This record gives sequence, C-alpha cells and structure tokens, in this order.
Amino acid sequence: MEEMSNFIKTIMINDLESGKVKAILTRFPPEPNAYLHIGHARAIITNFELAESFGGETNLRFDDTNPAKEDVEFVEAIKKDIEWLGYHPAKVLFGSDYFDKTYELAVALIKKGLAYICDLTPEETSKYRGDFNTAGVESPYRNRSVAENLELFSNMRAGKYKEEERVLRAKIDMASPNINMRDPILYRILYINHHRTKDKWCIYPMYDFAHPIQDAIEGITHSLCSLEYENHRPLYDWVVEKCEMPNVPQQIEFGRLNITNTVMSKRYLRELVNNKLVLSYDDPRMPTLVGLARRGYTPESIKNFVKASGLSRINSTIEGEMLEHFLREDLKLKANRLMAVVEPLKVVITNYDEGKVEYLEAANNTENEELGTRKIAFSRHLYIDKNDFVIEKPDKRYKRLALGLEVRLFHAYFIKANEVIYDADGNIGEIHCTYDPETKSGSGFNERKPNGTIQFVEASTAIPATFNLFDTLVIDNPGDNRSFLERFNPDSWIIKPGFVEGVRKNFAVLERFQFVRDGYYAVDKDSNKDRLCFNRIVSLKSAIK
RNA sequence: AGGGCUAUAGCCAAGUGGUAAGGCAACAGGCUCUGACCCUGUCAUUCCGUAGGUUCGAAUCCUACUAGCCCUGCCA
Repeated sequence: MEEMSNFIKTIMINDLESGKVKAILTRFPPEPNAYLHIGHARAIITNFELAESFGGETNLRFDDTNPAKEDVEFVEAIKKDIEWLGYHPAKVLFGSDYFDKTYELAVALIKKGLAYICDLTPEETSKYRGDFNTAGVESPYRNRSVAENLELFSNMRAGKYKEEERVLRAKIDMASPNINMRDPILYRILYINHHRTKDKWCIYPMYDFAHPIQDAIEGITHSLCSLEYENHRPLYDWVVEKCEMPNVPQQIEFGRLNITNTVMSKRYLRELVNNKLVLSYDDPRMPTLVGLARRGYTPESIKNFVKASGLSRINSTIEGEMLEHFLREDLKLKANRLMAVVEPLKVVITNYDEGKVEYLEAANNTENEELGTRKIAFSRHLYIDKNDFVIEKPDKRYKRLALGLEVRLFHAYFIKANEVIYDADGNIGEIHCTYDPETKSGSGFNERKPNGTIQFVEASTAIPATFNLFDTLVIDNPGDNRSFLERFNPDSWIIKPGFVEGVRKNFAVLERFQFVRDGYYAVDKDSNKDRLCFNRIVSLKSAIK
C-alpha cells in the first residue's frame, strides 16, 4: 500500500540523484470555484505523499486568476477539506499574490518582442486561429512596435479599454500543430471585483501564463496536473524559458480518478445542488469530500483507497466496491459495533418475567478489546430483523431463526422460536420464543450449537434510528438519453426507520446509517466523529440485492 | 483530418531485454457468540490492443496497423 504513483516517483528519484533538484516541492492548485470531490483527493494525496516521501513539502495555492468564477466560500471549504484529510501545506498561497510580478513579466516579454497587444474581437481571434487542419493566420496587430505595445498594455491596465477590446498575446507560432501555441492569450480585460485583490486589477492573466510563473516563483520542482494539460506543456515550458525564471519546474501529467456510478463533474454537482435534488454539497449522496465525510468515510479510508489504486497516465474509473473495501478495513478495528434492527420484528420471550430488564456485558468491538465494553438491555420484549426469521428453514445453509430452531442473540442468550402470531392482515406480527438462561453470553455454554447468531435490540430501551439504505453515489445510466438531471433519482436514497440498541453512554443519537455492502456503520448525527456498528450482515446483503 | 497521449485479467495496477507483483471483485472450502472479520485455495499456462520483425531470449527494442482519450474558451 505504500507504493504509489511509480512513474512520478521515478522521475523525482532521478532528478534528486542527478542533482537537478535539491529537494522536492509540489503544490496543489485548486481553483476556488467548487467543493473538492474524491477525484481531487487523488491530486491532493499524490502531491502531499510524494513530496513527503522524499522529505519535501507541498504548497496549497489557489489558482484565482478568473474572478468571474471564484469565491471565498470555496477557499475556506477547500482549506477545511485538506485539513480533514490530514495534510498541512507548507504555505497557503494565492495566484493573485503574484499579480504584480506576473504583470512585470508580461512587460518584460513585450520588451523582448515576445508579446503584443491584439485588437481582434474574440470571434476574429478564433477565426484567425485556424483549426486542426488549417494553420492560423497572423493577427494584423502582431508586429506593433515594442513602444506601442508597452503603451497599450499600460492603458489596458489603467482601464482605458472595454472588456474584449484588446488582449495581450504571446508571439509564438500561428502555424503550430499545437493550437495552444498559436499566439495564446496572456492577459484579458475583466472589470470584475476579485475576491482578494478587489478592484486593483482590471486585467487578469490566463492560466497558461500565470501557472508556470507561480510554480517557478515558489520553486516548485514538480508540477503535477491532469492529462488534459498535456497539450499545454510546450506553452508552460515556453513561459518559464522566455520569462527567464531562475527556477525551472517540470510539469508532469497523470490520469484523473473516477468512481463507477458516480458523477464527478463540477457542472453536474452544481446542478444537483442548484436544482435542490440534493440538500447541499455535503449531502451524503454527493461524491464531495464533505459528502463522503457525512456518509462516514474516514480520511484514512480515502487515503488508503487512493494510494492502493495507483496512478498512471490513464484516466481510471475504479469500481465503488474498492472504495468501500478500504472504509470497511479502516473501520474494522476502530468502530464500536453496536446492534441495530433495520426492519423490526417483535419477539416476545414467553419465559422471561414481564417488566424485568437485565443488563448484559457486550464488547464494543469483538476484535479490539481496547474499545471496552458496554451494557446492553435484555427483557421479555425484543426486536430482531425481519430478514432474520423465516417460518421454515429453507436449506442447511440457512443460519438464522426459524420456527422450532434455536439461535444465539448476539451478546445474550439462545432463543427458540415456538410460535408465530399473525396480525390482522395475515402478516407475521410477532414471534413467541423461549430463552435458555444457561446459554448466557460469556458463560462458556457449549452443550449445543445454535443455528447461527443474530442481532437484536431490547424494545423499551431501543432508540429509533433512520437508516439510509441506498445512499450510494449519484446514479448515472450511460445508455439513457435523458438529461443528467432527469436520470438522477433522489428516491434511490431509501430511508427506513428502525432501532439501535439504546444503552450506551458516550454517544448521541445516531441518525445516519450507511450501508456498505456486507456491513453498515452509523455516523453520529451531531459530531460526525463516532462511527459505530459494523455488524448486521445477512439482512443487508439481501436488502441490497 | 493535423498534433499530443494511452493500450497488461471484470476494475485499478506493478513490470523498461531474462521468462507476467499486488489490491478490489468473483468462485470454492475452513473457522466463527455477527453467513462479517479471519484463514486456505482458484482466478492472464508461452501470455501483456493486433500483425510482423530484431534477439539465445521481448509485455519490455523496431515497423505497420487498430482502438480510446485530449486539443480550434478573452475557463482552469
């Protein structure tokens, strides 16, 4: 599990050994325009873990060069998410911190004759750019004098032109097969209040110009980004070279991470929230980090998942089962395992005194003694799960309760089902059982084997709970022609009322239950910290299928 | 169509000339006061997109082909 992102690691090792770099410095550069999701986790974890493995560091730098889309709400949320994952950026920076320097470098480029002010309209610019099969046509403004460019650029900054009236362009090659090199725009005019620099600027650098400069200024050694920036690397390198940055960062691309049956795009997530199909960005159905946290995912489980799933130059779609596996694994020894009943079925212990309640000792986690024990109630009136009872044992593999059979109630006694009481509709209403005092949990009773072990809760002390049954990630049916919003089915989030055992001291009422394939766990509704239960197996398996 | 990139099992993914790691999923069995967990076994038998070639020897080198992804925002 410690081995990850080998191809990048190899590059770093080589650079360190050859003396090209002295220490590794990476950065995570989100644009503060959305909440982070599990896909971003790959970038965060890769950057931090890789740097750390070489004793290096990682900066958090907000890429805020487009004030039209960005907001402080997101920078705060992103900071929290990174903290939640357990990472500590060496520095927290903003692209806008470098606006002065970026401007200076643009001026320097103009002086070198490597950049010019272009008066073409956006439409004309696009037309002049050509296409995949046609070389671009040089802008008529391409050969303005340095002096004129300098004056025009200064005027741009001073707010003498309207938006879209002029831009600063790099003078590279209009015939390049890489369209990014056909005199890319470096600066555009935007009369928008920036969330940090307010109205100081009315011109803003484009990503392609700002990003390499920011990396170089900070001394970033390896600038990791996703595959779609491959075509931008020549431009990235051009900027670093022509701006004569003393520090030369290296851009390395890697594939994005997707999860099956999950929608990850910012646009769709935003639509879900804006159309109120989910409660908010931290709705448990969302693949955002805050959503996953609310569903009970631990930072460790996400980190282990990302590390184990590796990294390559391929956009991967990993099965959701793998994410769940790492959650189960992480929770296995950490979580207190309480008992719960999703679909309650009344059980009356006919040979137990009415009104008496006894308390039995139960391990909070049978695999981890350190989590201690708790007292659980037992009385004449109990609930078990409907799925744990059938009239007649269907086959030898059936390990639950049936009429005439005996099972162990986990942490308590053997009970034997003697009679089924039907309700007015003819459905199974309750079961009358007898218990055997000699089989008390921990007594070492060994004279006969029960037909399995099931969970229960004591009726008078049980706490009503809400179970979210299918609150998986957002559903996406690829073959369906309807719009994404129409395909999203909020009802896939099935909520069932049930009970959780009610005797415990240190936990608030549990409200949200997340089913993870063969087990489930609950999240404390207030603190979001305590994760409980990892027990009930059978009924959930059948419920999910 | 021009350019760039990628192709290893159902899903991820190691491997860079020496005879296909690992994880998830799946299947079979064992154990069990949770049918979970745990344990055991099976899961690419000349095979690494296809076809050729070089070599004593290739997934790894060469050639050709095929498929997929990205690129014509004053987004990032």
